[in-house]
Amino acid sequence: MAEPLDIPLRQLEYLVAVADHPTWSSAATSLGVSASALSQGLADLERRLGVQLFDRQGRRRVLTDIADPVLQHARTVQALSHDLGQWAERVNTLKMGSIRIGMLDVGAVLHFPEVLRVFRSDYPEIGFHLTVAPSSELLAGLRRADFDLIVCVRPSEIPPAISATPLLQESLVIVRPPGTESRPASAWGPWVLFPEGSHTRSLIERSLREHGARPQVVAESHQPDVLAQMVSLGLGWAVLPLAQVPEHLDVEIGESIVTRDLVICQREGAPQHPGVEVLIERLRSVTDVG
Amino acid sequence: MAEPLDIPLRQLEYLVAVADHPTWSSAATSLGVSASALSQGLADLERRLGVQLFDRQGRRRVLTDIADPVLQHARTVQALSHDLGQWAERVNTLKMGSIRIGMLDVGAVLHFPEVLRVFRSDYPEIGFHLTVAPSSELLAGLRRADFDLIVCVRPSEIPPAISATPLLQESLVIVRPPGTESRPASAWGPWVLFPEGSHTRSLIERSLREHGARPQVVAESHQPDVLAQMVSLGLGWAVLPLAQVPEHLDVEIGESIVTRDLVICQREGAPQHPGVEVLIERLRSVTDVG
DNA sequence: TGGCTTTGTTAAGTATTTCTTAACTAAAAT
DNA sequence: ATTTTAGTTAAGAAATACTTAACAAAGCCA
Repeated sequence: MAEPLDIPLRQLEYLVAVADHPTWSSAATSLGVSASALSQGLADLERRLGVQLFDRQGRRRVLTDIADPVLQHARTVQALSHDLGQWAERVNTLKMGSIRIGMLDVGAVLHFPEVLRVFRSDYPEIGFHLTVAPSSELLAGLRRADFDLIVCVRPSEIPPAISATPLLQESLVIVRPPGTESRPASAWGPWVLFPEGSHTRSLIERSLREHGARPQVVAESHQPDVLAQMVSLGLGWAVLPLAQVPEHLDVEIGESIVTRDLVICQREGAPQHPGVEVLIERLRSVTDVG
Repeated sequence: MAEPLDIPLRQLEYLVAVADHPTWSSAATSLGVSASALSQGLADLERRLGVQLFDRQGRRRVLTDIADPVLQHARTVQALSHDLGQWAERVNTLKMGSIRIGMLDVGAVLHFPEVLRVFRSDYPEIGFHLTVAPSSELLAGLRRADFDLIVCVRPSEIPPAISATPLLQESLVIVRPPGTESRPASAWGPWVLFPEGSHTRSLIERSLREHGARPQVVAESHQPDVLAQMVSLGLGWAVLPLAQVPEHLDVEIGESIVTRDLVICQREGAPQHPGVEVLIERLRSVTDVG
């Protein structure tokens, strides 16, 4: 029988801080405590768990592989605490607080601009902050409680304590430089794609490989319009949502080779801003109609 | 900017304890602390959140409605902490620990007895404990970290920090006393059903109402075989999974009027016993085949 | 009504935990 | 070799959380 195992929240914060900072000293100052406190706290955490969380590399300390579940736990608990704090603040000030939304570019400019605009005018007293960024950044931010809600591409692995509900499917088409003819997949490319690490990028690469194309990449950008521009300049081929290829641009549209799912992600098990539910409802109603 | 809001884990434990005990004193003794400590701790919690968590009813104190999100948060964090403790214990003892499974009766005796038996013989070194209980109890237990994994009827509301993945569908048929003829729904019954509060019961009641039957209930039991027995004795009609009506029993089988989903539920965002994943895999493979 | 018990709070002191400062070790940098 | 940087250890100070004890007030039982 392991008794409760009471780990101070503070020590979990320490762990997250050292994971997010290059050095323990900087982590300590970012927390506003002495390096000594940090050291002692983490030593104590290690002792309590009885698991080796840190290795030495020279005089630097790094997290062991086995520490990862603990780090995940720490992040989860920290995000939950943050949400509770927000909830409390909302409840006792009776002000509506604010909600922070993260969206993929297509979400903000293509699918849901009207929803966002109407929501703001319907609930002007709710503070509102929209961040547009790539899916991976959004997910990390959601996990850190930087956002209350995000719309992103469905990740292959959903992070712990995050829920994802489907919103819509997008198909991505091949975009070729002007004057290019259809040809066998082995002669496709070279490519201008989303950057390495982007989730859509890996979807595209997998699909290209399945079609027998060698994905030789000559340029990268997170911005679809930039990619389309490069294609029209003859720099290479792209794979983009059709709606994100500017109409006036001189390019050839090819076949659709990938579909990606846009999803709504939230933190699970946390008290929510009531406005978030309303917004989700509205986002989903858009895709029911379309 | 609300800064971190550091709430001691202990105070969350206090909150859960008073929610689960009739009186604060009994909660205090169950925690092994003085009533004074509990009182001070909860007063401090209330002060920190700035939200009124307790009302007075005579000399008794009761949770306010608004306290519920805090209670949910507390339960979530407590379950996560427990899981971390289990994980740590597994890691440093290198023993496989044990996994605690909860299942609905049909799961344990009808759909998955073979999976459970083979799993035990494949992994004899993993401690194994199976509890058979109604869905609502299983869900509450899962939330309290009494179980690592449960198989139950899909609840209408999934509790916070719990994930549910579908496993199979069961259809429930009307079971009539011997010699009863088919008749209009308004003349159905009276009924012997699962107890009030059971999730399957509410599914059944809803369906009966939709069919135009008045659900007059004359007997209740959690045990399907008991219900079937009562039907054969002419006490009333039942609605049961066909497979749970003993074959030798003298009853009439009617139409299927309800389907219920069996799901696997787990706590989200917690370090897991590796055996749990294996077991889930096997449970799902059974239903793929069947 | 008047005691008596039970429930919960408050006060004061004690114990525990967690911080800070300061002295120290060891790896990198100059 | 000297200095700088990263992290640890030691000792005392500060903050937290607990205990006991005294208290208030609601329910109980004549």
